[in-house]
Amino acid sequence: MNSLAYAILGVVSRTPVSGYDLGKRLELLWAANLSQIYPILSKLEEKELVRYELIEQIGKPNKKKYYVTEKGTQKLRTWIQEIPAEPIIRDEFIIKFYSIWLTDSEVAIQLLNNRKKIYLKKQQHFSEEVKKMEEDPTIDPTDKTLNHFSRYLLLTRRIRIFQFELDWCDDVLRLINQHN
Amino acid sequence: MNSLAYAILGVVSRTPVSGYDLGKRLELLWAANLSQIYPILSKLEEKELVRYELIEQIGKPNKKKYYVTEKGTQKLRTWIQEIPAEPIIRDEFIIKFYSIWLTDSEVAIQLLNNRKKIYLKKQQHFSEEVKKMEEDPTIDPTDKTLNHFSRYLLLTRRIRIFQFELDWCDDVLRLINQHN
DNA sequence: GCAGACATGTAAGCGGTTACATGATTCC
DNA sequence: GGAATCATGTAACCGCTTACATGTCTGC
Repeated sequence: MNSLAYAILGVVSRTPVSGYDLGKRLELLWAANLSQIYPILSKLEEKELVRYELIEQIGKPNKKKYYVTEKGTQKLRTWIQEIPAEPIIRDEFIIKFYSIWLTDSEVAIQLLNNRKKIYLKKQQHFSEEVKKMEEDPTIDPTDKTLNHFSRYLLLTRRIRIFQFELDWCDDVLRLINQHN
Repeated sequence: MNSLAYAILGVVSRTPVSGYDLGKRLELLWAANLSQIYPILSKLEEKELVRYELIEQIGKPNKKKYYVTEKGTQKLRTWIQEIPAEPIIRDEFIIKFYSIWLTDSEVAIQLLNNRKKIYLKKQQHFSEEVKKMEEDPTIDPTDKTLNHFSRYLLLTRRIRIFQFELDWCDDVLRLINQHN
């Protein structure tokens, strides 16, 4: 049982999904490839932490709709109470930025502008997700007892992180362009 | 040549270091274990991107002091100009927080307080590093042409990130403690 | 006609973690 | 007496990425 297995349990606990669906829903929690997700789903099923229902579709390939079992929710519940591993960030940009003194300022400016472009796009994507939640009359993101609450907080958190990154890039660009 | 190899080149380009030293200096760029660093140093040496000098010590084990070669700096310089891979964050806390609705609010509060404690400690550590730079009369972190510039910006960036995390935890704790 | 979404999987290989091995000195 | 620091490495294993395999429908 690794982190990804628990992330999968967390998603499946909210609503039954296919492995393919999981690939998208995990985006907010723990980025993973489908080639990683499918074997883990099989193992979770073996351990009876999830079970699936075969959905036959026309015009589309058949799919497996996964549900959590009571055993699965229980396992997740106890795991949450353990102290989490420390976060790890793998950001190539940081390595490149660290060594910009070896190049001229144009390279730094390009690096920063490229990063801004990426974070702007990501921010837009997550803003749309938030909008969907806010416009859905069946969802109240402020109700602390429901699962929407934490998802809403993580979505808005992401947008804030992206804003942080955009602001930082602007700050550094201003410093670089300053003539002194 | 993976990201870590370039991170190592980036550190060695600033000042000659031992593999053991690298373990600490990489903290700001790309966290790595010594068991990963030593084999990469050997490969970089084989490729003539770095070379080393044996330093015999008394009372301490002997060490290898690594230097970049011209070939190494050149390799790093060209790599910086390529578009960096997108950042990856692996944060177990996020998975746990996502599923707090399965538990009671005390678990969430514990999770957030634990996170605050960790980030406070990290912030203190990096604040000390910044202080060292600011108090060193031989270092001018505002000089854009020198390598201190980018290191200073990455250090202060880190402190800002930790402050962001601390603020976010406080925001969520306030929401949870609100009686409505 | 071709890219992309939908859908599930396997296999090879790379990157990173943990454990093992060795050994002196310093600090509590 | 034990933990931490300094110092270099190897080996096993786990996690993740990339490539491969297969097939239909939709939209450009």
